[in-house]
Formats: sequence, structure tokens, C-alpha cells
Amino acid sequence: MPELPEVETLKNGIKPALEGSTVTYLKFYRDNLRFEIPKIFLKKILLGEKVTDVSRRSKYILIKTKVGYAIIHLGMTGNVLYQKDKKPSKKHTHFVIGIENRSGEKEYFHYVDPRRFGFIDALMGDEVTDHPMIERLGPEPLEEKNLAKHLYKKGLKKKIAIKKFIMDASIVVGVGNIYASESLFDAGVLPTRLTCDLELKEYQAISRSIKKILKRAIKAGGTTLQDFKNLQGESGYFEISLKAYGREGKKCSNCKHIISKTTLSGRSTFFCKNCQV
DNA sequence: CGTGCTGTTGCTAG
DNA sequence: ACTAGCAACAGCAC
Repeated sequence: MPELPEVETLKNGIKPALEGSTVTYLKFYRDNLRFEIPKIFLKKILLGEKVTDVSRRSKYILIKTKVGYAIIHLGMTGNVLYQKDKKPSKKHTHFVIGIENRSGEKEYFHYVDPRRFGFIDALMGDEVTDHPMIERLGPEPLEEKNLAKHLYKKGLKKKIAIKKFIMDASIVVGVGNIYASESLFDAGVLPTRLTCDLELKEYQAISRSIKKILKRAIKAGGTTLQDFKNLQGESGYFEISLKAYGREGKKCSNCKHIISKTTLSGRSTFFCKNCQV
């Protein structure tokens, strides 16, 4: 279930091992994931090169060398497992990146993705915004100081459900289906409300809630998966306590009402009819 | 055994 | 231009 907190946690887990290490091994077990894998470019970018930076933008993990970037997206079911062995131990392992760390030891990162909605792409050069999927992205919710005003201004020009709006990566990144329901529940705003009808005050509440929920989930992930390298490939996604998502028919944690479920632009949406206005 | 649902996002059709 | 709906796929609950 990779939403932003999961990707952030994963990035933090692989970063210490990758940065400063040299990529010595690269193996692909298929030609395509969601898109065709640009094997030639990835080899040019990674093989024999030192990793200079590992970062996250939206839900993309960026692995940088002096040649360019490898850009990894986990889709819906992607995961990266750390192993001492280059040989895949899991079904649906699609590629393996091997490094030699500063102590001269070999370490392997296995990309596993049953549904194959994820992808790995290559970008030559050092301008990550040159990538078509990165260039159009909205601000990072945890870095944008004036998120409320940003959303308010963009929201005025549109007439769509607020839930769909905050899930639009060109507006703000990192709010997936789960955290969209959670954030709106926390903010007390109904998911179906139209962007152009919301007041600045409501955007302020939504912004606060998005930041709060994401921060809390990142913290939970960090606590659950403290030492990525000791997990030896067992780094599953962590459990987050959810107040709305998946709680259809259960009692709202704020009041005596029951959490409702509906479908909004094709995605399941959970809310409390009483707490959210 | 089906059948219907699932964390993403780019493309297509309206 | 803006929005809604779909496709890509395996696995799992029922």
C-alpha cells in the first residue's frame, strides 16, 4: 500500500546503504513493468557509478549518479526488499540492484511488484524536473508553507469533489485514496463538497489535516521499520491506525454515528455524515 | 469454482 | 479546457 508515507519510509531505509556506494550489479527479470524498462539507459546511469543521492519526490524514489537518475515508482503493490543474496527469494521480483558498499560488501535491493503497476525509468542529466512525470507535479504537502492558500486559489478555478482535488498530483502530491479519506475526516469536510464552494477556512483545516496525517504515518513507518537492513527482505508495509478508511459500518471515533462508504470518481470513500460538513 | 474488489496514474473519450 | 472513466495486473475475500 504505497502512499507517500510508505515511500518516504522506504527511501529513508535504502538511503544509508545506497548513498556513497557503487552499483556493481543490475539484473532485469522482464522487459516491462507498467512501461517498458529502459535497460540500456539504466545500465549507463547505474552500473559502475557511485550513488550520489537518494531522495523522494511525490511517490517517486530518485536514485542519482553523476550520469543521471533511476526513477522508481511502486504503483499499487511494489516494494523494495534488502537482501544479502542476489538471487530473488520472492515471486514477482522484477529487477535487482546490487551495490558494493564502502566496506567492500555486496548488498542487493530487490524490486517486487505482483500487479506490475509500478515502473522504473531512466533520466540522463541532473535536472530531475526534465522528466515528464516529475515536471508537472504540485508542491510537497509537508514542504509547502502556504498549502491552504495554494489549494484555495487552485480550488476556486475548479468544480470537482474536494477528495478528487486533493488526490490530483498536479495540485498537491502524495495524497492517495486512503489518506484523502483520512484527511477529510480529520478536517471535518465532506469528500463530495465542491472545490469552488469551499472557504479559505476549510482549506486551512484540510491543509492542517493532510500535514498532520502524513507526518503521523511517516513517524509510524519510521518506528515500525527502524532498521531496514535488518529486516532482510521482510520489510512489509506498516499498519497505520485509520479512523475512516475501511471502517464502513463501524462507529465513528468522534461521535455515535456510523462511518459511511460511497464511491467517488471510482474510488471507495469513507466519511462520517455527522462530523463532516 | 467464479465474482468483485484493491494502495496509482496516464491515456482516451466525452 | 476540464472532467470522468478506463486500462494495466495479481491476489484475496466472499
